Amino acid sequence: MSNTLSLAAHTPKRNHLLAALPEASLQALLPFLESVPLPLGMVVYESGGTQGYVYFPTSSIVSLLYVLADGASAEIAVTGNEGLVGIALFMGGETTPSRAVVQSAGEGYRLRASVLKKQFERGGELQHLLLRYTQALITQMTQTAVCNRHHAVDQQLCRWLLLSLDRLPGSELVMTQELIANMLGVRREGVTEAAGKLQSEGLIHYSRGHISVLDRRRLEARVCECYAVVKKEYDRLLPERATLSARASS
Amino acid sequence: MSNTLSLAAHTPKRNHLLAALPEASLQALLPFLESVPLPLGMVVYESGGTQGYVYFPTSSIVSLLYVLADGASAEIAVTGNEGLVGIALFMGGETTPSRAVVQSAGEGYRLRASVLKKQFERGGELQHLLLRYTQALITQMTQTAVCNRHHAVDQQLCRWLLLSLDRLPGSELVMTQELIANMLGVRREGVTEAAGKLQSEGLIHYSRGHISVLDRRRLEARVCECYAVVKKEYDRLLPERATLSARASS
DNA sequence: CTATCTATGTACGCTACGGAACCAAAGGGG
DNA sequence: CCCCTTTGGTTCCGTAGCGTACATAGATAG
Repeated sequence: MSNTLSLAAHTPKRNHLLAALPEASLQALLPFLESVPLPLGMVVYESGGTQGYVYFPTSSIVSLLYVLADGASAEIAVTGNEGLVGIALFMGGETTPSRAVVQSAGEGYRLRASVLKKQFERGGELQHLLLRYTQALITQMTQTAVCNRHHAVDQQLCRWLLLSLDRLPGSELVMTQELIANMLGVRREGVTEAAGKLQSEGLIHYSRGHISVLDRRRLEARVCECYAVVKKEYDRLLPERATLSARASS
Repeated sequence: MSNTLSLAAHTPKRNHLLAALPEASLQALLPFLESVPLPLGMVVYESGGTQGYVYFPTSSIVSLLYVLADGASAEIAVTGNEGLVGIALFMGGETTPSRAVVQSAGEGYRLRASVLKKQFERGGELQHLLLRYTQALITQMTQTAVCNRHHAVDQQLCRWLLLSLDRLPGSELVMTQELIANMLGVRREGVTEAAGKLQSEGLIHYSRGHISVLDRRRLEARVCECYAVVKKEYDRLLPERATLSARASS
């Protein structure tokens, strides 16, 4: 199999977690990895539901969100090609009280729960990698909690844009303000206002469901500290990912 | 060794995680468990610091909190005799960007990081238990994020009181409103107002750093759904704990 | 090329909470 | 027993974000 990462070809190695596996571990999983499309809005897991597969996004983004009894919702974390959806499987709980929804359409791979569990139980590098990933995810979740408590909507929007951007190629997001509002757990009008500010400052441009980041630098200057904390933890815990990203963008 | 859990004696089994271990695993750890006092305000871990020990609280509560650059803070999760402080150790990250502070003075056991890591690497029930605990903790963190986003201070106070109460014997907390405000990440005045409401409704009584819960039922009726979600996950993932708690309160 | 839908803009009043300042009472140490 | 610290109560004002309602303008289908 080729080792070159063509941007066009859909290969498991486009998921950084899979790419970071030792060759032997990856070979053990390869026969069971199924390429799957992940269309916008697809509910990958329902809250409390049984999880038959874990998903490794390659060109898509999956949001973990919690939906309250009254219908209000809040994003807990976001997963893209740096990670996997379904940690509850190897953590031993099988399910979680949150929902996983495709937030940006694309591709991914899925793997039967039983296969991953078996490999995980063997310990070794695969287990270590998944646990480090889980810790990075935990950091994202906790930082979301802090950000929800203390930061204003426009800063949260910056954080959200940057986190999403880090998980996609290019600098455009296909995403309505309504959906962003659901993720951030705020009113759509709040997002409109915040996005309006960012646009008038020349940081982004948007129109009917398409958002382009024009000036990433200044976006990073405007975001709250939460973004950097999360990014730093991902880079620290999953150094392979940082290397891959650097390679991809060069 | 005796199987009776005297309330007076300080034994490792007063920590539910330790108590839930198979006898063989516990025996392997026992020689390394050191009883330690955990005084109010003690910083068990500093953000980003190296963690030489993991802590198993028995009669104390330890809060995980994140402190922002501007000094504002927010509690991420709370750990008592149902768990342990220091998951980053076996998750592989060694440290986390959050701080662990003793929120309610008491006792606990500590264990050298290296000892726990070695036992964890062996896999088996100890590993499964710790991972299930971690998943429960994750649920607490995510629910905190959601609660921060959507619920009013008085509901959050109810949640906080109940979570704390579940981790302590009796129905009294030694805790100033100022400290609670730090944990919830709100102003002290906000806590005063919320606590005032609860007191005038006859749910709690407080005076100068002592809070007694007078009517737990009604407190549970007044709390937001977040409390139940978290409690249910802990009971589901750590059934041993539920059994122990029931035994203790009978 | 029009009808319609969907995404976005705007405006108004309302409330919860933040910031700041200050007071009052409880309790502990000298 | 008294001062002083700690804890909690109260007030005033500013504002971010909510709920609601409604207006416009790209997109899309026919």
